[in-house]
Amino acid sequence: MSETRWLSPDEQKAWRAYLNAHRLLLDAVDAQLRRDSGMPHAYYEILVRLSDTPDRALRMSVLADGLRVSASRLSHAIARLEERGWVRREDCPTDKRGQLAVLTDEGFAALAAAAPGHVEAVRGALFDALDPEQVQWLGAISQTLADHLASRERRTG
Amino acid sequence: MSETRWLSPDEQKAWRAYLNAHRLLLDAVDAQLRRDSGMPHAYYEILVRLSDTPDRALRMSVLADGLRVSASRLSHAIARLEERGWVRREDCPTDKRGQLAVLTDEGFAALAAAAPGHVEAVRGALFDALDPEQVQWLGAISQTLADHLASRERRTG
DNA sequence: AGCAGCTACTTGAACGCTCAACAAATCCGC
DNA sequence: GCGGATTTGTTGAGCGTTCAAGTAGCTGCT
Repeated sequence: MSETRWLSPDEQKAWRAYLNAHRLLLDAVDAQLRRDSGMPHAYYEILVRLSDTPDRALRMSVLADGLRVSASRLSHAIARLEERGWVRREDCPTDKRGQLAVLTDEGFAALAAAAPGHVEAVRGALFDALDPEQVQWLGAISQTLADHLASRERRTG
Repeated sequence: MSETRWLSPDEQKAWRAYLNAHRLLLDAVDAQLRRDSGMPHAYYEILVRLSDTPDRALRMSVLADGLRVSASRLSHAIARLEERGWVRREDCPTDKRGQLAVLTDEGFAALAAAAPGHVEAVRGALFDALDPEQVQWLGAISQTLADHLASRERRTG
């Protein structure tokens, strides 16, 4: 049992500021989407991924990996999106276990309608507050972090 | 109706990386606390705030403000913490509408037991991946952002 | 003093996420 | 190919958050 390596005052301050900033940011973005487009941010992200794909279809597992989201969460989410007619499931032709999530025209239209407001919200909440150098650093730090955490996750299962 | 100011490629990349990093980080921290201490991160934060206060008691509204959390969310959370015996409610002596959330000895003990594992998790997930310069920038950016978003929230209600 | 409007907090329903358990198909070693 | 381990995806229960509505107490205006 080794001694705990407590956070230094600077680290504590950074961590607290991070938690505050991120809660406010994500809440603001999520609230805007819910209010103006009736969908949580998580669903918006799913629609974006699908719309960015050539045939607007992805396997559940690929989608889950790309969004860093659990299979269960995605499955529930796709079920909701299906109820709204924004996504439809299809059997995967090459693997009978697999399912494809396919963006419908209605889903694409919903995304197109939501996008401008969402982008404005992100800009207003995040990019308007930061200068280009800060954006640069935020991007680099996030990428470092995402890589670190993803590799860690693979190691520990 | 003005033209949407879409995100530049750099901004898009930063935003995506940010979302990935943030989700992985918070999920990792939350999962560790749930697994090892049976509490979600949100509850841990409440206990920390209370334990940092001279008499381990705060008014609901002060606590909610400090944690950037809605009154409703806090009220439900305190109800759960009360069931576990970690927090107790008291009437506010100066304002009959008010309630104090008071950290019990059991709550303090639960926090003390959870802290080392949590700190290790934060260190392993975040600070081990970043060099001191990055930590510096992350802290500064987060602070800028938190101030920006908090002032925005006050303006718009 | 009285009353309108605000603040502080709670409640319940709807919804999304987590976790564990499950079914089905594929993979891999023999 | 046979059979166990792994992969893929779903399901349901339990929990936390949100949102809208509601209660109670305070504040300020007249």
